[in-house]
Amino acid sequence: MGNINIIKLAEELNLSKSTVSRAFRGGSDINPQTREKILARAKELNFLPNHHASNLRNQKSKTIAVIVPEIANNFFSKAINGIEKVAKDKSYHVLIYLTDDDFQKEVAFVTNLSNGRVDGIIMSVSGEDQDHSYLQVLKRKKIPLVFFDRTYEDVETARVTTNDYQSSFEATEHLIKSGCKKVAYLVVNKNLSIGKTRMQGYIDALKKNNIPFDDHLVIDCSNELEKNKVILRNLFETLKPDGVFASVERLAIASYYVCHAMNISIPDDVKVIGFSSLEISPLLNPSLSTITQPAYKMGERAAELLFEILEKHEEEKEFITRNIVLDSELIQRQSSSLEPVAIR
Amino acid sequence: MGNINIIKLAEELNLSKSTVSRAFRGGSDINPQTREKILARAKELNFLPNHHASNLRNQKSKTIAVIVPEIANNFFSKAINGIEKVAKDKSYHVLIYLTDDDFQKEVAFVTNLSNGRVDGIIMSVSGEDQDHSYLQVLKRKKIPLVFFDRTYEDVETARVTTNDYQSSFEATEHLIKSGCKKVAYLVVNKNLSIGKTRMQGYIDALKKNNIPFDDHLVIDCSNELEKNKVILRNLFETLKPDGVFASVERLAIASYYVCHAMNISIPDDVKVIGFSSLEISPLLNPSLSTITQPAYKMGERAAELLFEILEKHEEEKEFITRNIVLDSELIQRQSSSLEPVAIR
DNA sequence: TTGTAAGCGTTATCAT
DNA sequence: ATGATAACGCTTACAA
Repeated sequence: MGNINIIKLAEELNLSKSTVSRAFRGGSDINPQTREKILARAKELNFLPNHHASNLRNQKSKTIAVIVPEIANNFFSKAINGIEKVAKDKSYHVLIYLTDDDFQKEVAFVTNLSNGRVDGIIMSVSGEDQDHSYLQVLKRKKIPLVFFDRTYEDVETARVTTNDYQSSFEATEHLIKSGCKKVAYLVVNKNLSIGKTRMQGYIDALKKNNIPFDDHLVIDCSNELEKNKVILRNLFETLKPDGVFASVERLAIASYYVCHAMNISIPDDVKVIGFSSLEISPLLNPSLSTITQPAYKMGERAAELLFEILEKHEEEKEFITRNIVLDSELIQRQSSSLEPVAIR
Repeated sequence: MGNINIIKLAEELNLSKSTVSRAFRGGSDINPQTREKILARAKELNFLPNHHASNLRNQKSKTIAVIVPEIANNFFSKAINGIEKVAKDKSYHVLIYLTDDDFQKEVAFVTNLSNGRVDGIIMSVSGEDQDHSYLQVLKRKKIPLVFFDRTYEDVETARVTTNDYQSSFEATEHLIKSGCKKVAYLVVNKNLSIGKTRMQGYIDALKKNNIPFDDHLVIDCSNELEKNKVILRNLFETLKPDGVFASVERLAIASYYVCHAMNISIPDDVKVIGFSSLEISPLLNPSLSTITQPAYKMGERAAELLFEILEKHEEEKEFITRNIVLDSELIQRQSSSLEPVAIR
């Protein structure tokens, strides 16, 4: 099936395959004219050195993996955008894996990636309360790992996060200053470090403002909109909070749906604020107050950090466990406003 | 650096490397007990056969590439979600490439992928009015290509699209029936097949309803929000349309921003409808009427189609140029409503 | 059922 | 500046 390769190209040009190989490696030990001739003919034939052969020979893949819980989500898609940008600049390739928040899939992906397929991994994790020792393989195989946003605290590795505690504290305090006395905290998984950190900010802000912390106001939600609607409807019917702090975007959205359906006015009856990377928060009815993480930037920094590690020599790699912390932005809009809603 | 491989594992177990290899290939020609022993020891050592070596030997990569203009966009991130799902089920890996709507990058990616790195490509294209012959390489190298959503009409290959003409026709007619006499059509690139098809639906709907088509009402926009704001502000100041049909989501959003800023009431002063995959269209102020493409489904179908081709024998591959057309959904909400806006 | 050996396409080392 | 050759780690006829 006449597939071209370096050998055939060499024969055709009456050269040795080493010379042809050199032409592609950009090395200096080749006559520029020979080089041109080879490259010209290669272009005609649409020939490029086989990727797997090079990688096998070189023991590296010029590929990184990104493992995230989901992608149809503004935060993660923007972060991936940032990662891809950096990878593209470095001529690296990016593999995407979605865990669907299933720890088993996370383990399966990582395990599968330890066979030389990738040079490094960027991950936002899924199973806080699980056994994380499966990540040891990566250390043994010298495959660097960078966590972003959702991390395992018991794993020593590089990471890029945001100032979640501080943001949550400020967001909660903002609700209180806007008049809320009974703020519910909505969370998807209390046990994920990110849920814990954000919750602590919430708790401490209450404390500082002399509002007793009430366990019942911490609402454990799901990833499914319909389930969340049921949960939140129940919340608004029984506990009647006057403020809602959504620790992830989808819970702010769910709150909106439920309030609209129940004829509860935001912000007159209940004020809402949430972590969110939604660009159109200003266009919601009412516009949504958000804590916005620098999603693109986080992806970018995570990728830069990974490449920094990859460019080190083998021996130093394991010493890099830097934690880059970026600032989120608290943006106050109508949903948490003290003033009555001004339409438009 | 004591890296394990099939040979060392074989030596350790006093077997030949072929036997060890067989244990991993699931083939039947191996004693189940030997097999177990090998797999057990491999697991202990976290050993998996080297990916590049296998691929080199097998001449395939178990990897597909997805090339899209952008990812921080509901349509594409959902489509990728669908693709990844199918790939995961097939134990395939997914590479992501973002062209940023730059034809040169598209060419570079495809060209680079023709060296055996991937078994197939799924793409949503960027450069309608360019020379598409660069895609010929794929045909020669027998790398199947599936277009989705944005396609090149002059390229013979499999594709997954939606009934754009029909949807656009209906959307435009819906605006007319809601009382619009002067409907602007917002487009990012008139020359992309998708823009042309959608525009034709718009034009024909006007014609059928005896509204003369006015070229000035076809507004060429950009991908950047700020530029679009300027363009649309000018539109609303000068031509004062009473209806706006946004051929892509970001233009509907931009219209909202401008109308809010200019104190133009949607839908009282101007009605808006747009192609959009935004899940929270119902929560916008006012809720946005949309033509919603089955983004996830499109990704899923595109991937299924690609695998169908991959599973064929070499000879048949090129004959598959099927075009799968899925239906979009027209969802009428307040932004195009005849009734005065009911708050909530 | 297991072993032997050739070959997948490249690159780096060592000669020339 | 170019060529010969030995890996890289795996799979699959073919042989035993």
